[in-house]
Amino acid sequence: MVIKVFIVDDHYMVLEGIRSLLQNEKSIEWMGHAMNAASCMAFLQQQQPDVILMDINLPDMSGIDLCKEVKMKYPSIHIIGLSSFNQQSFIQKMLENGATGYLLKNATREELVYAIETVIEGEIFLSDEVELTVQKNEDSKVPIITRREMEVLLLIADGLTNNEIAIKLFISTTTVDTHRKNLLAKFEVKNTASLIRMAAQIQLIPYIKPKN
Amino acid sequence: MVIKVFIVDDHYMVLEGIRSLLQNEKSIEWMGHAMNAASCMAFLQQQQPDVILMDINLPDMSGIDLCKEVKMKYPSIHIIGLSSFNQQSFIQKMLENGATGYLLKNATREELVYAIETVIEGEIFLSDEVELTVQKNEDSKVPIITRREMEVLLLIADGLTNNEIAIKLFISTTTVDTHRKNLLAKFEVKNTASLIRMAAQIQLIPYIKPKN
DNA sequence: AAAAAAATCCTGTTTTTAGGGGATTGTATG
DNA sequence: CATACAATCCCCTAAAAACAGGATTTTTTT
Repeated sequence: MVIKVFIVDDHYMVLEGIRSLLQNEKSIEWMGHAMNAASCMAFLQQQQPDVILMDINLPDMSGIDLCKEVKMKYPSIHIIGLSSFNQQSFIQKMLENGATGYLLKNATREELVYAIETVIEGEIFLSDEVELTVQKNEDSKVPIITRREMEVLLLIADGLTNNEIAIKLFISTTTVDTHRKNLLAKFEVKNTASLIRMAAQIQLIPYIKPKN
Repeated sequence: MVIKVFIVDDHYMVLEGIRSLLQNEKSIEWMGHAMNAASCMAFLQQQQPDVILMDINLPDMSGIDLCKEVKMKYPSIHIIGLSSFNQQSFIQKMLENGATGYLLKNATREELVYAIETVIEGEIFLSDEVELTVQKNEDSKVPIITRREMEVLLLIADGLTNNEIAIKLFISTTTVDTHRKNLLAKFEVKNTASLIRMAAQIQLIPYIKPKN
């Protein structure tokens, strides 16, 4: 039985690399690729692969969200997250959204092939490095914050004061203050600086250009 | 004349992709690759390529620093920065350190070949997207901060108060406050939240695990 | 329907930052 | 050798955030 594989990644070099690595694998069939979430979904309407290798950074949507969407519509497809970042936050979210594998971009051909074969068996594949990260941080999960707390966090990151945030959200300043306190507690930090640093590092805060 | 090219990148998939893309180019010779800064320097002691494609994220040293080092010892080698990030801060630092090209990992074969040919001519190559970024932000350079300001910035990011920083650096609290004010001014922001966000995003603040 | 979680609001106090002014001493660099 | 820049220090005021300890009302989830 040949395993049909589809790749979603917006980097030509990586696409080309994976194709080259899988070229001589007789048990694996390269079905094609997509360079963004939209064309991935379009492709899936026509045909379904057994395994999708999915980059977590895509131009139109995060691979994390795309993973959820694909799994919702096509639960039988196995998804392997693909990233250069060995970060707890990414790995965790990807697995929560239905991925059963997580591969770093420095994976060797052997790892790549083994990963595909493993998820097809219904098992979970994490590369060694990734596994280490997950184990090490097993009890230090990414904080679970509510929708409202997220809104407040983003506005804090934008440099707004509690008062300004209150006006923007049509709530009282004291409410904003409460959300802020809860954020500090959940992140286990004691001031805004640490809060924003952590949030930025686990990619909770979207990138904005320095100024233009 | 054949152009000798060497690649420094720690991702197999990217290495393999570039090799595959350059395979049929008769005018380009693949000399080999290194997966970290140390083995790159070791290789250069034996032989020198005409062009190095250099990832800016390496395990042992940043490509930005490696670029400087290579250019110092081997000024005639042309260096093209390689990254998935189209970020002013990276591009700027890479060019400051002697690179004459900057390529995104979503570059096509044509772009890749053209980039190599361009830098060999002694000209600067930036992919279109990158060029746009540079132009757009031409006046909003990455702030130039002093050594001491950097120290203070990192301690602020670590969650220390002015007072705690003062004790740690054996200086007065008012001095720390002055540095802090200067940081806010240089980043053109009005509070710590924005400061840390910007600093984290232009990679001034090193990544630390959420906690372990 | 009950319990849990989220969102809202309050009153205080203390600590820390931000904003406005300075000023002095080195150390580079033109 | 002047002058720019970095690093150090000071005062004062106002604003904002952190800390403590509540409470009520919606939503969700069980």
